[in-house]
Amino acid sequence: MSDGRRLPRSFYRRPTLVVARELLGKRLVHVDRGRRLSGWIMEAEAYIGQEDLGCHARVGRTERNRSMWGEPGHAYVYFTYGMHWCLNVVTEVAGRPAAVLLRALAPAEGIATMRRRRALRLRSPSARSAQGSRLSARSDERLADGPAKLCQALGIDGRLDGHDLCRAGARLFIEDAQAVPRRAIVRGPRVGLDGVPEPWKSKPWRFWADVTNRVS
DNA sequence: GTAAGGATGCGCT
DNA sequence: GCGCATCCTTACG
Repeated sequence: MSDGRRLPRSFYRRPTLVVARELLGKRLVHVDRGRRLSGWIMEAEAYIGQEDLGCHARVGRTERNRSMWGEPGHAYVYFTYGMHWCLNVVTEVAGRPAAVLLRALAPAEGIATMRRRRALRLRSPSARSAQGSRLSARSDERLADGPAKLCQALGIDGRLDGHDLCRAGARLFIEDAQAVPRRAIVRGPRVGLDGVPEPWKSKPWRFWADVTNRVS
């Protein structure tokens, strides 16, 4: 087993669907003020090239989506809905805009920090204190189960756009971990592309780890 | 437990 | 100006 080894650039320099599927079970790490915040990747979506009308790159190269055109193994972090950051990892080769959106993590390290960060985002003071002081493992599972939530929990924002995940000393990177068994991986259409024309809207380019054995 | 609607600001036409 | 790769709160059962 190779737990703890940082994924090399060659991992990302492959077809985006392969990278998206193989990212499941890997560990995303943000070293924040010297402390590791991390979680296992549970859900990911592929966005593949200018021809993919669900991909930000469909409009051509712009200041916002510039990172997607760069070398694989870099972060593409964008801002949306007036308040949320989302994290992608760039794939394939420089010059071809393709990336994998990380949509959900199972929290691993730094859970107390994640709780605090997420609680600060909540609107009502009563919800804040209730959520912030809750210690249930059940609610901790949900700390990073959305693309904007995982960025909030790990403290990822636009300052990390373009960050090289493969460079020695990187503060944001992905570590190898035991692969999710093929039969436990589910795929389906990507989320939030209601206005996108077919066939792109229905491409089954979303992958997630099936967790039907969850204790209830 | 699910469903509906508001928040919020930047990128792009 | 419009629309967005979203999340949270409230209401209802």
